[in-house]
Amino acid sequence: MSSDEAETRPRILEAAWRLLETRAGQGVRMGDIAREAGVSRQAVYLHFPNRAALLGATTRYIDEVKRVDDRLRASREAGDGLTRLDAFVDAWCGYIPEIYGVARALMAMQDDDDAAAEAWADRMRAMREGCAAAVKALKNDGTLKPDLPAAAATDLLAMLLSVRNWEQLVRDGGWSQRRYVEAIKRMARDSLVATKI
Amino acid sequence: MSSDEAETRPRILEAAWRLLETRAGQGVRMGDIAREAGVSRQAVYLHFPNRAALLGATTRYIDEVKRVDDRLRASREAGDGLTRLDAFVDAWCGYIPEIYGVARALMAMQDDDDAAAEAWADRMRAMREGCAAAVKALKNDGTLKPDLPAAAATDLLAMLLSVRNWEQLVRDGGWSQRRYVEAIKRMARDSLVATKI
DNA sequence: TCGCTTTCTTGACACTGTGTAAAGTTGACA
DNA sequence: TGTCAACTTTACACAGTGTCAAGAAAGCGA
Repeated sequence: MSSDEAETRPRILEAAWRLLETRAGQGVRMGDIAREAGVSRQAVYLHFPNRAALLGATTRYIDEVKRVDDRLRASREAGDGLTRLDAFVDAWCGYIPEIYGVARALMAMQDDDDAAAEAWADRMRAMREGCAAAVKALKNDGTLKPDLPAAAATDLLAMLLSVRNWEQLVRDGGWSQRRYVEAIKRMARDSLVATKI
Repeated sequence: MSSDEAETRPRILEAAWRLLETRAGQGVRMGDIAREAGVSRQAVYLHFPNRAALLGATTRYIDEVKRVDDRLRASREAGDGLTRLDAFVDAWCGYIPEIYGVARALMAMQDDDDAAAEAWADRMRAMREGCAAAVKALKNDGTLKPDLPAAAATDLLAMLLSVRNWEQLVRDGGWSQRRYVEAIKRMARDSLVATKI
Protein backbone atom coordinates (compact mmCIF):
# COMPACT_ATOMS: atom_id res chain seq x y z
CA MET A 1 0.00 0.00 0.00
CA SER A 2 1.81 3.05 1.35
CA SER A 3 0.77 5.63 -1.30
CA ASP A 4 -2.85 4.73 -2.06
CA GLU A 5 -4.41 7.50 -4.10
CA ALA A 6 -4.24 10.44 -1.83
CA GLU A 7 -2.46 9.58 1.39
CA THR A 8 -4.85 8.65 4.14
CA ARG A 9 -3.91 11.29 6.68
CA PRO A 10 -4.61 14.33 4.49
CA ARG A 11 -7.75 12.63 3.26
CA ILE A 12 -8.98 12.39 6.84
CA LEU A 13 -8.14 16.04 7.42
CA GLU A 14 -10.00 17.07 4.28
CA ALA A 15 -12.99 15.00 5.33
CA ALA A 16 -13.01 16.51 8.81
CA TRP A 17 -12.76 19.99 7.37
CA ARG A 18 -15.58 19.39 4.90
CA LEU A 19 -17.94 17.95 7.51
CA LEU A 20 -17.11 20.53 10.14
CA GLU A 21 -17.80 23.28 7.66
CA THR A 22 -21.06 21.93 6.25
CA ARG A 23 -22.43 21.00 9.67
CA ALA A 24 -21.12 24.14 11.34
CA GLY A 25 -19.07 22.10 13.78
CA GLN A 26 -22.05 20.35 15.22
CA GLY A 27 -22.63 16.61 15.47
CA VAL A 28 -19.48 15.57 13.67
CA ARG A 29 -18.39 12.27 15.18
CA MET A 30 -15.24 10.28 14.60
CA GLY A 31 -17.25 7.72 12.65
CA ASP A 32 -18.70 10.39 10.38
CA ILE A 33 -15.28 11.69 9.53
CA ALA A 34 -14.02 8.18 8.85
CA ARG A 35 -16.92 7.41 6.52
CA GLU A 36 -16.49 10.72 4.73
CA ALA A 37 -12.81 9.92 4.24
CA GLY A 38 -13.68 6.47 2.94
CA VAL A 39 -11.77 4.79 5.71
CA SER A 40 -12.57 2.75 8.80
CA ARG A 41 -13.09 4.46 12.13
CA GLN A 42 -10.05 2.69 13.54
CA ALA A 43 -7.89 4.02 10.72
CA VAL A 44 -8.59 7.52 12.04
CA TYR A 45 -7.24 6.47 15.44
CA LEU A 46 -4.20 5.13 13.66
CA HIS A 47 -3.37 8.66 12.53
CA PHE A 48 -4.68 10.75 15.41
CA PRO A 49 -4.67 9.68 19.05
CA ASN A 50 -8.04 11.27 19.78
CA ARG A 51 -10.68 13.69 18.64
CA ALA A 52 -9.00 16.75 20.12
CA ALA A 53 -5.77 15.99 18.27
CA LEU A 54 -7.65 15.50 15.01
CA LEU A 55 -9.49 18.81 15.41
CA GLY A 56 -6.24 20.54 16.31
CA ALA A 57 -4.55 19.09 13.26
CA THR A 58 -7.50 20.13 11.13
CA THR A 59 -7.17 23.76 12.23
CA ARG A 60 -3.48 23.74 11.45
CA TYR A 61 -4.23 22.16 8.10
CA ILE A 62 -6.79 24.84 7.25
CA ASP A 63 -4.36 27.54 8.35
CA GLU A 64 -1.79 26.12 6.03
CA VAL A 65 -4.08 25.85 3.04
CA LYS A 66 -5.60 29.29 3.58
CA ARG A 67 -2.23 30.86 4.31
CA VAL A 68 -3.60 32.45 7.41
CA ASP A 69 -0.28 33.45 8.85
CA ASP A 70 0.56 35.33 5.68
CA ARG A 71 -2.74 37.15 5.73
CA LEU A 72 -2.37 38.16 9.36
CA ARG A 73 1.23 39.16 8.84
CA ALA A 74 0.30 41.33 5.88
CA SER A 75 -1.88 43.42 8.16
CA ARG A 76 1.24 44.47 10.03
CA GLU A 77 2.75 46.15 7.06
CA ALA A 78 0.30 49.00 6.83
CA GLY A 79 1.68 52.42 7.58
CA ASP A 80 0.25 54.14 10.64
CA GLY A 81 -1.31 52.48 13.68
CA LEU A 82 -4.85 53.25 12.71
CA THR A 83 -4.62 51.63 9.28
CA ARG A 84 -2.87 48.70 10.87
CA LEU A 85 -5.65 48.28 13.36
CA ASP A 86 -8.23 48.34 10.59
CA ALA A 87 -6.22 45.94 8.49
CA PHE A 88 -5.83 43.50 11.34
CA VAL A 89 -9.51 43.60 12.23
CA ASP A 90 -10.30 43.03 8.57
CA ALA A 91 -7.93 40.10 8.30
CA TRP A 92 -9.02 38.38 11.48
CA CYS A 93 -12.73 38.95 11.07
CA GLY A 94 -12.52 37.61 7.54
CA TYR A 95 -10.78 34.57 8.89
CA ILE A 96 -13.42 33.68 11.48
CA PRO A 97 -16.10 32.34 9.12
CA GLU A 98 -13.51 30.16 7.44
CA ILE A 99 -12.60 28.32 10.61
CA TYR A 100 -15.89 28.59 12.44
CA GLY A 101 -16.79 24.92 12.04
CA VAL A 102 -13.59 23.64 13.60
CA ALA A 103 -13.56 26.46 16.09
CA ARG A 104 -16.99 25.60 17.37
CA ALA A 105 -16.22 21.89 17.68
CA LEU A 106 -13.00 22.71 19.49
CA MET A 107 -14.67 25.22 21.82
CA ALA A 108 -17.39 22.72 22.67
CA MET A 109 -14.77 20.24 23.87
CA GLN A 110 -12.81 22.71 25.97
CA ASP A 111 -14.60 22.03 29.21
CA ASP A 112 -14.02 18.28 29.22
CA ASP A 113 -10.84 17.94 27.29
CA ASP A 114 -7.52 19.51 28.19
CA ALA A 115 -6.01 18.72 24.81
CA ALA A 116 -8.84 20.55 23.07
CA ALA A 117 -8.45 23.49 25.42
CA GLU A 118 -4.75 23.64 24.63
CA ALA A 119 -5.33 23.40 20.88
CA TRP A 120 -7.79 26.28 21.01
CA ALA A 121 -5.66 28.38 23.34
CA ASP A 122 -2.78 27.94 20.93
CA ARG A 123 -4.95 29.13 18.07
CA MET A 124 -5.96 32.19 20.06
CA ARG A 125 -2.39 33.02 20.90
CA ALA A 126 -1.69 33.93 17.28
CA MET A 127 -4.67 36.26 17.32
CA ARG A 128 -3.55 37.94 20.56
CA GLU A 129 -0.16 38.58 19.07
CA GLY A 130 -1.80 40.40 16.22
CA CYS A 131 -3.82 42.44 18.70
CA ALA A 132 -0.72 43.29 20.67
CA ALA A 133 1.09 44.35 17.50
CA ALA A 134 -1.77 46.58 16.42
CA VAL A 135 -1.96 48.17 19.86
CA LYS A 136 1.77 48.72 19.89
CA ALA A 137 1.56 50.47 16.53
CA LEU A 138 -1.11 52.76 17.93
CA LYS A 139 0.95 53.49 21.00
CA ASN A 140 4.00 54.32 18.91
CA ASP A 141 1.90 56.74 16.91
CA GLY A 142 0.61 58.28 20.12
CA THR A 143 -2.92 57.51 18.99
CA LEU A 144 -3.70 54.99 21.74
CA LYS A 145 -6.09 56.41 24.34
CA PRO A 146 -3.76 58.01 26.89
CA ASP A 147 -5.34 56.43 29.97
CA LEU A 148 -5.43 52.95 28.46
CA PRO A 149 -2.44 50.70 29.18
CA ALA A 150 -1.29 48.67 26.17
CA ALA A 151 -1.94 45.36 27.92
CA ALA A 152 -5.52 46.33 28.70
CA ALA A 153 -6.06 47.56 25.16
CA THR A 154 -4.79 44.24 23.83
CA ASP A 155 -7.18 42.29 26.05
CA LEU A 156 -10.12 44.42 25.02
CA LEU A 157 -9.31 44.14 21.34
CA ALA A 158 -8.98 40.37 21.66
CA MET A 159 -12.33 40.32 23.43
CA LEU A 160 -13.93 42.34 20.67
CA LEU A 161 -12.54 40.00 18.04
CA SER A 162 -13.58 36.79 19.78
CA VAL A 163 -15.24 34.06 17.77
CA ARG A 164 -18.10 34.12 20.29
CA ASN A 165 -18.89 37.70 19.39
CA TRP A 166 -18.91 36.84 15.70
CA GLU A 167 -21.18 33.93 16.52
CA GLN A 168 -23.57 36.15 18.43
CA LEU A 169 -23.87 38.85 15.78
CA VAL A 170 -23.47 37.03 12.49
CA ARG A 171 -24.63 33.49 13.10
CA ASP A 172 -27.31 34.09 15.72
CA GLY A 173 -28.08 37.76 15.24
CA GLY A 174 -28.46 37.79 11.49
CA TRP A 175 -25.82 40.44 10.82
CA SER A 176 -24.06 40.24 7.49
CA GLN A 177 -20.34 39.66 7.58
CA ARG A 178 -19.79 43.08 6.06
CA ARG A 179 -21.86 44.88 8.65
CA TYR A 180 -20.17 42.92 11.41
CA VAL A 181 -16.70 43.83 10.24
CA GLU A 182 -17.57 47.51 9.94
CA ALA A 183 -19.17 47.59 13.39
CA ILE A 184 -16.22 45.87 15.04
CA LYS A 185 -13.80 48.18 13.29
CA ARG A 186 -15.69 51.19 14.56
CA MET A 187 -15.91 49.82 18.05
CA ALA A 188 -12.21 49.08 18.09
CA ARG A 189 -11.45 52.63 16.97
CA ASP A 190 -13.92 54.19 19.41
CA SER A 191 -12.57 52.17 22.32
CA LEU A 192 -8.86 52.27 21.72
CA VAL A 193 -7.98 55.33 19.70
CA ALA A 194 -7.54 58.70 21.35
CA THR A 195 -10.18 61.19 20.27
CA LYS A 196 -8.62 64.10 18.46
CA ILE A 197 -9.77 67.28 20.10
CA MET B 1 -43.78 12.02 54.15
CA SER B 2 -44.90 15.09 52.16
CA SER B 3 -43.11 17.77 54.20
CA ASP B 4 -39.86 16.10 55.20
CA GLU B 5 -37.57 18.78 56.53
CA ALA B 6 -37.12 21.02 53.59
CA GLU B 7 -39.19 19.92 50.61
CA THR B 8 -37.23 17.86 48.15
CA ARG B 9 -37.57 20.06 45.08
CA PRO B 10 -36.00 23.18 46.56
CA ARG B 11 -33.38 21.01 48.20
CA ILE B 12 -32.40 19.71 44.76
CA LEU B 13 -32.28 23.25 43.39
CA GLU B 14 -30.10 24.39 46.28
CA ALA B 15 -27.80 21.43 45.76
CA ALA B 16 -27.53 22.12 42.03
CA TRP B 17 -26.78 25.77 42.71
CA ARG B 18 -24.13 24.97 45.30
CA LEU B 19 -22.33 22.45 43.08
CA LEU B 20 -22.58 24.55 39.96
CA GLU B 21 -21.09 27.48 41.83
CA THR B 22 -18.24 25.65 43.56
CA ARG B 23 -17.31 23.70 40.44
CA ALA B 24 -17.82 26.64 38.12
CA GLY B 25 -20.44 24.77 36.14
CA GLN B 26 -18.05 22.02 35.16
CA GLY B 27 -18.47 18.30 35.72
CA VAL B 28 -21.71 18.51 37.65
CA ARG B 29 -23.68 15.37 36.84
CA MET B 30 -27.22 14.46 37.77
CA GLY B 31 -25.88 11.91 40.25
CA ASP B 32 -23.68 14.52 41.92
CA ILE B 33 -26.61 16.82 42.41
CA ALA B 34 -28.71 13.99 43.81
CA ARG B 35 -26.01 13.00 46.29
CA GLU B 36 -25.50 16.63 47.32
CA ALA B 37 -29.26 16.93 47.93
CA GLY B 38 -29.26 13.71 49.94
CA VAL B 39 -31.63 12.05 47.55
CA SER B 40 -31.51 9.26 44.98
CA ARG B 41 -30.70 10.05 41.37
CA GLN B 42 -34.14 8.91 40.30
CA ALA B 43 -35.79 11.30 42.74
CA VAL B 44 -34.25 14.13 40.74
CA TYR B 45 -35.97 12.80 37.62
CA LEU B 46 -39.21 12.71 39.61
CA HIS B 47 -39.01 16.50 39.91
CA PHE B 48 -37.31 17.48 36.67
CA PRO B 49 -37.74 15.72 33.33
CA ASN B 50 -34.11 16.17 32.34
CA ARG B 51 -30.88 18.00 32.98
CA ALA B 52 -31.77 21.00 30.85
CA ALA B 53 -35.00 21.54 32.77
CA LEU B 54 -33.18 21.25 36.09
CA LEU B 55 -30.57 23.79 35.03
CA GLY B 56 -33.28 26.10 33.73
CA ALA B 57 -35.19 25.82 36.99
CA THR B 58 -31.98 26.48 38.89
CA THR B 59 -31.39 29.74 37.02
CA ARG B 60 -34.94 30.87 37.72
CA TYR B 61 -34.49 29.87 41.36
CA ILE B 62 -31.30 31.91 41.65
CA ASP B 63 -32.98 34.85 39.94
CA GLU B 64 -35.76 34.67 42.48
CA VAL B 65 -33.50 34.47 45.49
CA LYS B 66 -31.19 37.20 44.24
CA ARG B 67 -34.07 39.39 43.11
CA VAL B 68 -32.43 39.86 39.76
CA ASP B 69 -35.45 41.36 38.07
CA ASP B 70 -35.68 44.03 40.73
CA ARG B 71 -32.02 44.87 40.34
CA LEU B 72 -32.25 45.12 36.58
CA ARG B 73 -35.46 47.12 36.78
CA ALA B 74 -33.91 49.55 39.22
CA SER B 75 -31.36 50.47 36.58
CA ARG B 76 -34.17 51.87 34.46
CA GLU B 77 -35.12 54.48 36.96
CA ALA B 78 -32.02 56.57 36.62
CA GLY B 79 -32.52 60.00 35.09
CA ASP B 80 -30.80 60.58 31.77
CA GLY B 81 -29.81 57.96 29.21
CA LEU B 82 -26.14 58.00 30.08
CA THR B 83 -26.69 57.28 33.76
CA ARG B 84 -29.16 54.61 32.81
CA LEU B 85 -26.66 52.96 30.53
CA ASP B 86 -24.07 52.95 33.29
CA ALA B 87 -26.58 51.65 35.81
CA PHE B 88 -27.65 48.84 33.54
CA VAL B 89 -24.10 47.81 32.75
CA ASP B 90 -23.38 47.85 36.47
CA ALA B 91 -26.41 45.75 37.30
CA TRP B 92 -25.88 43.16 34.60
CA CYS B 93 -22.13 42.85 34.99
CA GLY B 94 -22.58 42.39 38.72
CA TYR B 95 -25.07 39.67 38.00
CA ILE B 96 -22.82 37.60 35.74
CA PRO B 97 -20.51 36.15 38.39
CA GLU B 98 -23.52 35.15 40.45
CA ILE B 99 -24.95 32.96 37.73
CA TYR B 100 -21.77 31.97 35.98
CA GLY B 101 -21.84 28.36 37.16
CA VAL B 102 -25.31 27.65 35.83
CA ALA B 103 -24.71 29.79 32.78
CA ARG B 104 -21.64 27.82 31.81
CA ALA B 105 -23.35 24.46 32.28
CA LEU B 106 -26.29 25.67 30.26
CA MET B 107 -24.12 27.10 27.50
CA ALA B 108 -22.16 23.86 27.27
CA MET B 109 -25.38 21.96 26.59
CA GLN B 110 -26.71 24.33 23.94
CA ASP B 111 -25.27 22.51 20.97
CA ASP B 112 -26.80 19.14 21.76
CA ASP B 113 -29.91 20.04 23.64
CA ASP B 114 -32.71 22.22 22.34
CA ALA B 115 -34.28 22.60 25.77
CA ALA B 116 -31.02 23.95 27.13
CA ALA B 117 -30.69 26.31 24.20
CA GLU B 118 -34.18 27.61 24.84
CA ALA B 119 -33.57 28.02 28.58
CA TRP B 120 -30.48 30.06 27.88
CA ALA B 121 -32.07 32.08 25.10
CA ASP B 122 -34.87 32.93 27.49
CA ARG B 123 -32.35 34.08 30.06
CA MET B 124 -30.68 36.29 27.48
CA ARG B 125 -33.93 37.82 26.37
CA ALA B 126 -34.27 39.62 29.71
CA MET B 127 -30.80 41.04 29.24
CA ARG B 128 -31.53 42.21 25.70
CA GLU B 129 -34.61 44.01 26.92
CA GLY B 130 -32.46 45.91 29.36
CA CYS B 131 -30.07 46.78 26.55
CA ALA B 132 -32.90 47.96 24.35
CA ALA B 133 -34.29 50.11 27.16
CA ALA B 134 -30.93 51.71 27.81
CA VAL B 135 -30.42 52.41 24.12
CA LYS B 136 -33.89 53.88 23.86
CA ALA B 137 -33.17 56.20 26.76
CA LEU B 138 -30.03 57.38 24.99
CA LYS B 139 -31.92 57.93 21.78
CA ASN B 140 -34.61 59.93 23.56
CA ASP B 141 -31.90 62.11 25.05
CA GLY B 142 -30.36 62.55 21.64
CA THR B 143 -27.10 61.13 22.99
CA LEU B 144 -27.07 58.00 20.88
CA LYS B 145 -24.49 58.16 18.09
CA PRO B 146 -26.41 59.70 15.18
CA ASP B 147 -25.38 57.18 12.55
CA LEU B 148 -26.12 54.18 14.78
CA PRO B 149 -29.60 52.64 14.49
CA ALA B 150 -31.16 51.67 17.84
CA ALA B 151 -31.40 48.01 16.87
CA ALA B 152 -27.73 47.86 15.97
CA ALA B 153 -26.79 49.63 19.19
CA THR B 154 -28.82 47.11 21.17
CA ASP B 155 -27.07 44.19 19.48
CA LEU B 156 -23.66 45.67 20.10
CA LEU B 157 -24.41 46.39 23.74
CA ALA B 158 -25.70 42.85 24.23
CA MET B 159 -22.52 41.56 22.62
CA LEU B 160 -20.39 43.69 24.91
CA LEU B 161 -22.25 42.38 27.95
CA SER B 162 -22.13 38.71 26.98
CA VAL B 163 -21.15 36.14 29.56
CA ARG B 164 -18.44 34.92 27.18
CA ASN B 165 -16.73 38.30 27.31
CA TRP B 166 -16.84 38.25 31.10
CA GLU B 167 -15.41 34.75 30.99
CA GLN B 168 -12.60 35.82 28.71
CA LEU B 169 -11.54 38.87 30.71
CA VAL B 170 -12.28 37.95 34.31
CA ARG B 171 -12.11 34.18 34.53
CA ASP B 172 -9.44 33.51 31.91
CA GLY B 173 -7.75 36.89 31.62
CA GLY B 174 -7.26 37.62 35.29
CA TRP B 175 -9.10 40.93 35.28
CA SER B 176 -10.75 41.93 38.53
CA GLN B 177 -14.50 42.30 38.46
CA ARG B 178 -14.12 45.99 39.17
CA ARG B 179 -11.72 46.61 36.33
CA TYR B 180 -13.94 44.58 34.00
CA VAL B 181 -17.03 46.60 34.84
CA GLU B 182 -15.25 49.90 34.36
CA ALA B 183 -13.78 48.83 31.03
CA ILE B 184 -17.11 47.62 29.70
CA LYS B 185 -18.81 50.80 30.86
CA ARG B 186 -16.26 52.87 29.03
CA MET B 187 -16.49 50.78 25.90
CA ALA B 188 -20.26 51.03 25.92
CA ARG B 189 -20.05 54.79 26.22
CA ASP B 190 -17.34 55.12 23.59
CA SER B 191 -19.24 52.94 21.14
CA LEU B 192 -22.79 54.12 21.62
CA VAL B 193 -22.79 57.65 22.90
CA ALA B 194 -22.40 60.59 20.56
CA THR B 195 -19.17 62.47 21.15
CA LYS B 196 -19.92 66.01 22.23
CA ILE B 197 -18.15 68.43 19.95
C1' DT C 1 8.93 -16.79 -4.71
C1' DC C 2 8.94 -16.38 0.27
C1' DG C 3 8.40 -13.96 4.25
C1' DC C 4 8.39 -9.55 6.68
C1' DT C 5 6.47 -5.01 7.59
C1' DT C 6 3.23 -1.42 7.28
C1' DT C 7 -1.32 0.07 6.72
C1' DC C 8 -5.80 -0.72 7.02
C1' DT C 9 -10.27 -3.56 8.23
C1' DT C 10 -13.43 -5.95 11.13
C1' DG C 11 -15.65 -6.94 15.17
C1' DA C 12 -15.88 -6.86 20.03
C1' DC C 13 -15.67 -4.47 24.19
C1' DA C 14 -14.96 -1.07 28.30
C1' DC C 15 -16.40 3.25 29.97
C1' DT C 16 -19.22 7.43 30.95
C1' DG C 17 -23.35 9.87 31.58
C1' DT C 18 -28.32 10.45 30.49
C1' DG C 19 -32.68 8.87 30.69
C1' DT C 20 -36.35 4.95 31.37
C1' DA C 21 -38.66 1.15 33.68
C1' DA C 22 -40.39 -1.60 37.30
C1' DA C 23 -40.83 -3.36 41.83
C1' DG C 24 -40.42 -2.43 46.63
C1' DT C 25 -40.54 0.73 50.96
C1' DT C 26 -42.45 4.11 54.05
C1' DG C 27 -45.15 7.58 56.10
C1' DA C 28 -49.45 10.31 56.02
C1' DC C 29 -54.07 10.18 56.17
C1' DA C 30 -58.98 8.71 55.73
C1' DT D 1 -56.85 -1.16 57.68
C1' DG D 2 -56.09 0.22 53.20
C1' DT D 3 -54.69 3.57 49.87
C1' DC D 4 -51.86 7.13 47.93
C1' DA D 5 -47.75 9.79 47.06
C1' DA D 6 -42.99 10.35 47.39
C1' DC D 7 -39.00 8.06 47.42
C1' DT D 8 -35.42 4.03 46.88
C1' DT D 9 -33.16 0.35 44.53
C1' DT D 10 -31.75 -2.13 40.75
C1' DA D 11 -31.44 -2.87 36.03
C1' DC D 12 -31.11 -1.54 31.49
C1' DA D 13 -31.04 0.99 26.76
C1' DC D 14 -28.42 4.23 24.22
C1' DA D 15 -24.79 7.22 22.25
C1' DG D 16 -20.11 8.24 21.48
C1' DT D 17 -15.16 7.76 22.57
C1' DG D 18 -11.36 5.09 22.86
C1' DT D 19 -8.94 0.24 23.13
C1' DC D 20 -7.74 -4.34 21.71
C1' DA D 21 -6.76 -8.26 18.90
C1' DA D 22 -7.06 -10.96 14.82
C1' DG D 23 -6.76 -10.78 10.18
C1' DA D 24 -6.10 -9.07 5.00
C1' DA D 25 -3.44 -6.98 1.44
C1' DA D 26 0.17 -4.62 -0.77
C1' DG D 27 5.09 -3.31 -1.10
C1' DC D 28 9.75 -4.73 -0.56
C1' DG D 29 14.05 -7.07 0.09
C1' DA D 30 16.48 -11.42 -0.10
